[in-house]
Parts: sequence; C-alpha cells; structure tokens
Amino acid sequence: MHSSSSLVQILKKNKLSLTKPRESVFKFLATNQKPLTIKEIALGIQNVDRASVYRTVELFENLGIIKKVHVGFKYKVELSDIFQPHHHHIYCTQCGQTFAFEEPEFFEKYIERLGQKFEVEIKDHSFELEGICKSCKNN
Amino acid sequence: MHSSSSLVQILKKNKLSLTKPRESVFKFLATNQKPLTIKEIALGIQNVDRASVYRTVELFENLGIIKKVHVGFKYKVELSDIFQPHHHHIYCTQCGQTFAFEEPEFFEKYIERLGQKFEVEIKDHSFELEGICKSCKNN
DNA sequence: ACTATTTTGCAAATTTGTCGCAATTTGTTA
DNA sequence: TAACAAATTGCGACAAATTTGCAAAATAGT
Repeated sequence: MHSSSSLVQILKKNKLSLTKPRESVFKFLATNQKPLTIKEIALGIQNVDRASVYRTVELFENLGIIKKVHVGFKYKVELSDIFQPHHHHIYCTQCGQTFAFEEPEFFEKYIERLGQKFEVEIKDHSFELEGICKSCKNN
Repeated sequence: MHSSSSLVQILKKNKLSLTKPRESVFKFLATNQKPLTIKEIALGIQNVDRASVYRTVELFENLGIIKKVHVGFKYKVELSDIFQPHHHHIYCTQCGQTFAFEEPEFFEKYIERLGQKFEVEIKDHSFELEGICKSCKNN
C-alpha cells in the first residue's frame, strides 16, 4: 500500500487523461471500500455510460488500480493493494455479505516458493472462502 | 478422493438418469483434466445443446461432481475432489496455461481457524495464482 | 483559447445465460 | 422387449451482460 500513489499520478505516468468517468469510478470504489459489481458501479455513479464503466474497469485493472474478486459465480472489483491493505474475503453464499481478513506472512513465502517451483513469475493471487455466516444459519 | 464414486453411482443414488448429455460432459471433463469454460465444453462435445450444458454443469455442481474454478477473468469448471485430488492452480495470463498443485496441510487448519474467527461455516475455498510462465517470458 | 489527441456516449452487435414447452429419452415393470 | 410414467432434452425466444464502431465531446499542452 503505497500512499504515495494516486489516481492522478498513475494516469499521468501512463500518459492517460484524468476524465470524469475515471474519477467517478475511482471515487465510488474508494468510498464503498468493498467489492462491487459492474452493475453496482454503473448504477451508483451518474452520467457515465455503462460501456465507459466497462472500459474504465478494464483500464484500471491493467494499470493495477483495481483487481477482480470472484465471489460465488460472478466477479466484483475493488481497489487494489496500492490503495487498500492486502486482504482476502469470506463470502456468505446466502446473504452475499463479505468479511475481509488480512493475509498472514507465511502465505507470501509459500506463494513465492510455488512460483519458483513452477517457474512462473507470480503477479497476483486470490484466496477466497465461502460458506454460511452466523446470522444466516440462525434465520 | 473416493475412487468408489462414479458418475453412474452418484446419479443413481440421487434418482437421476444417466443421459447422453450428462455422460458427454462428464467424459469431456475427465479426458481434459483441467478447468474448462462452458463454451469449451459446448464446443468440444457434439449433439448437446448449450442449454443442456448449462443445466448439466449446474446439476453436477449441486451433486458435487464438479466445481468452479476462477482463472483470470471467467470461471471454468473441472471435476471435483471426488474424482481428482484436491488442488489449486497457477494460471499464465499470457498463454492461458494452467499448472496444478496440491494443497499443503497447513491450509486446511488455517481455513478452519478463519471460519471460527468470523463464525462462518466454510463450505469451500479457492486459491488461485496467476503470472507469467517461463516459456512466455522467453518468447 | 487553439489544436491534436484521447476518451466518451450512443446505438448496434455479440455473447452469455435462462426459460417454457413439446418431443424424446430413460428407468421400470409387466 | 413392449409399454408407460417420469425425467430430460433441444429448440426457440428472451433477457442480461459485454463489446465495438464511430461521430461528438472532453482533455492536455501549447
């Protein structure tokens, strides 16, 4: 989490424009602080076409600004580790609630070893759990 | 991995028919031994309608015959732990190749602890890595 | 403010996934 | 193995999600 990075800087560094749609999508993600679907983003911000949301999300992903989280069947997006501490999620398949937890150190080391073993330069990883949360079990 | 289980037995146990589409989908997954998209399955087998592939995949998932794996962007399906040893994948974002690796023991324990901590009854988990494989780096 | 370039909105096309229903296939029993 | 009841399929129509081309608008740098 490099607090020195900002949307503006990343865009500038890549010779890209800071536009209203890009800012809107970014702010919406930053405000909500949790994985969101494209639909939720598109509905949550005004005056931005759905197509632009898709384009922005793809761009942001390539720039490493956001990352995709797979919950259940669909994917959602949230700000990447540059803007939020690295974490993973537990997803309740019943109510859709997500619980975030940070990653223990031994994880990184283990991942590093895996990369070496298979000779793959690991760029990213996901670790998602799903189950039934307490309140859903007591419904 | 219960080698005693077979498609036939599972279907029978659940009072379901062994149909050509179901057999085709199952065989295709068993032959390929790696996560496949619905599209790949639908294109890979003949005389089975797209809708039936979807229905079969959903059924198989409910029966625990297959499970969904999220690689990169989309999800794919592969035979579940009943038919294959429990494992995870490293996915090359360049060429799409997937490398499978088995799960270490400490994982289970760690997952169990997480479930307790958040009071969620964990039903499933995914752990996927992605990066650039050796041959893609040397292209 | 002017201009070259990038990006957007819009509308159309494509892709993906779902659904109802008549026709076919399956499992069973005689 | 013929025949019936139930389960399942294919088909076509939808609905939702995602992509694309392109003219118009916004942006970054003079």
